[in-house]
Amino acid sequence: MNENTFTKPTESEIEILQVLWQKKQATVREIHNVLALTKAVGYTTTLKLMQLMLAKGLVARDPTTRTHIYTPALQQQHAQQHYLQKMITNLFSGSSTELVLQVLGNHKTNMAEISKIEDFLNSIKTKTV
Amino acid sequence: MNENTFTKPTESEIEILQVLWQKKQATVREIHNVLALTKAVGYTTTLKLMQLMLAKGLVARDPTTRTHIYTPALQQQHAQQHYLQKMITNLFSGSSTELVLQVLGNHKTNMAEISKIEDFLNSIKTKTV
DNA sequence: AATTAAGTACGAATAGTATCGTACAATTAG
DNA sequence: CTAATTGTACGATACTATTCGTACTTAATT
Repeated sequence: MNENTFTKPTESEIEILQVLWQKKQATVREIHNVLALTKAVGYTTTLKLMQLMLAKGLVARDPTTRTHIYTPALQQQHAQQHYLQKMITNLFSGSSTELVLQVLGNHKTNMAEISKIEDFLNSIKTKTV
Repeated sequence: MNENTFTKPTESEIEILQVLWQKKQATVREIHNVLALTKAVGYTTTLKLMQLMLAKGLVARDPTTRTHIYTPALQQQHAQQHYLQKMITNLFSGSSTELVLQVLGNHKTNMAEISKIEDFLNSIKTKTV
């Protein structure tokens, strides 16, 4: 009930949330169609998962129309922070810098993106100083 | 059997691997003692998990001594890459830069660490050019 | 030598997650 | 108006992960 009580989404649930975060809102059918692009899954499976997510408070829905419209009830940023923290602790021995270096090393980062990161680092510097 | 065939560790298994990565090698008892610091779990539970991990090829062990000595059979970096990739895809809409900015924004990063990251960015730049 | 302690092996119970069939309701097409 | 289509609800099942009790073995203690 409490929004602060973070109910950890499962992996399947995150896939669904991912679609909702992008579309802002969607029907079961729309979400199912997206999921079906990358994996074989039945429509009622997606439906059931979303009903469970509703019970957990991970999504909300408008049931006034026949075809219910779902919206995410968990902010993407909250989920990001939760899993990042867990990842840093369990996989990077607690070092967020190690994680950053690993990401930068494994992904092609273009000039514009590098600049963004540099700008951000500079803004941290001035704050710290 | 093949080292390239990445058997995805479960969450509990990652906790165990985390200890092994740090200690390089450890007995079941040693690992159990570390886990017991943060959660209530029986000794045979840890033992069983590690036996399953052995079967999956996630750890190796020297059974010549009575008290078996376990070593990680999965490189920390491989696990890091796998989960980072998944996280970028599912939680950051595919943007590794977004992830980096989020991490930097949520964790206090000191001067030395900022410098490390800047150095790395510079090394990328020269490569790209 | 007998008892206790510390270890491995492993079956089985439990819990958590995902999957789907079937029933039923409402809307749409003919 | 009747069929077919599209939707929700939800029980049952399968699958995966976790947990631990019990049996057995070996080493250490007395």
